[in-house]
Amino acid sequence: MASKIQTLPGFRDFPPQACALRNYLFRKWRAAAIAHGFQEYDGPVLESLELFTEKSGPEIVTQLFNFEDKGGRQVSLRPELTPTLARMVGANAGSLKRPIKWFSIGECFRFEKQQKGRKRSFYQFNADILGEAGPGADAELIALCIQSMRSFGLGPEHVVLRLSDRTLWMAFLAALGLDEEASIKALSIVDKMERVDADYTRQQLSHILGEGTESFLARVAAMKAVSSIEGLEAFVSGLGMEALSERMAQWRELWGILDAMGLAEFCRVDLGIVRGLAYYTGFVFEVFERSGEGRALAGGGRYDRLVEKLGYAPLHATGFAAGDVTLADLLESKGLLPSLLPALDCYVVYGGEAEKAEAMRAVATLRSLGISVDYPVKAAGFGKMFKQADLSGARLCLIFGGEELAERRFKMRDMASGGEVTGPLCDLVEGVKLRLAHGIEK
RNA sequence: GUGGUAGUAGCUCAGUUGGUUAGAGCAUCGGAUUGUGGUUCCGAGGGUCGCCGGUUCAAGUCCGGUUUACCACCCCA
Repeated sequence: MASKIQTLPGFRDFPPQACALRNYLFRKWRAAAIAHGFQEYDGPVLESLELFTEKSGPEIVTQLFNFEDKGGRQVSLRPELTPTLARMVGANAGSLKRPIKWFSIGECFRFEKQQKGRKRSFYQFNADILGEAGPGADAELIALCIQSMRSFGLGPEHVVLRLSDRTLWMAFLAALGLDEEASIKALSIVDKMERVDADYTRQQLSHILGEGTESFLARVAAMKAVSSIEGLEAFVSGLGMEALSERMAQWRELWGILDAMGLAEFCRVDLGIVRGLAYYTGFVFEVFERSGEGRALAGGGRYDRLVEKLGYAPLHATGFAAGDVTLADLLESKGLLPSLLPALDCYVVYGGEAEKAEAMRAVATLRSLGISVDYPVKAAGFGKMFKQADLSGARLCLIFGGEELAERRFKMRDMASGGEVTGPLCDLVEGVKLRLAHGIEK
């Protein structure tokens, strides 16, 4: 006997319950995106390896599901959707009406060790706005991100969107005399500060900043202490940097839109958010559980240089992605998952062969109208069939017995109330529709 | 890639200092039940005790390895 083969590490089967949950997430994501005026697109799961190394550098390969195909091409399963999007939009940018608001829901793959909230195969909800440089686009994207959370029943008591700004950081670091490369290095150290000990951080920073390390750390501490738009205004004006006043106007515009939409209570200014990506250029954000536990539920930001980097004409862009794994974990832990298996409309029970033939005619008719119907494939006694009707979860039970058919009538039972009605067979369809809508009183 | 913990039925678990043929609850299936469901009662199926090796008269139990999962690092597009 062959040994039992399990799913590969980090991959999942989706039996009906899990599949229903997955579809529920997809349904809500899709509905939120469409409600915000985004259009759905899709791309190939397998891409040229170069598409990803071009964006993220050669070191990304260690985390990819890559291989050589039979034609000798270096290929990889996609680890994210953005490069595909950038290609698709970049190639057609000239003919697309702007702003370009696109979203996709797709399976992505990363060759990493799995742990809580992280698998090797997962689904991402990805939404992007391209072709618009102003903060209105960032606001619109953040609005969708928050609304997509909200549509699952998550409120500001559950989740928080931490909003930061790479533009501010880069201006701040440039004012200290750091070039772009050094700035990015410094940012990555700042990003890790919370997780490593202070001495290590000091040591790393001193390579870049030398004497300025201590004053830099003090500044960073002040920056990270900022948690509101007012606090940010105060901090920036305290720096006395003329160049930043324009940026603050954009912050005010962004915040004003979110506030008007009633979403500000979900948001917190938090310059501690940096995001690892080298290519983010402006507003960046991550959504976390309010308690701070767990991995990011979603993350995104502006990436105005990526499309150009992939060889197309420059195009402003901002986007975010949310994963199914952390979201499902959170909804589960908060008891926010509804019952997901679709309820059957009707279950049909029947007597002998003649009754079965009549029943099958009704089954086919109802099904052709989109009413979900099931029946015992194997004949059994009425008692048994009713038990199956009950287990099926159907709302109505249609009874095709000898007594009914002798009078050319049908009988229908409301499985919840136990009420029953009968009617002439020719009125079956109307009767079912009526009773599905209103039930039958006992 | 590095550590920690764990692995007994579909699920949750019990299994004594190593000692007959490895158990329970839930779930599944069958029957009581050929005109009325959720309760009840009876019964059945389902196990290479993760895998390989070692110690022993004897291993689910002890030892070594391995694998998988979970958790924490690294990383996080």
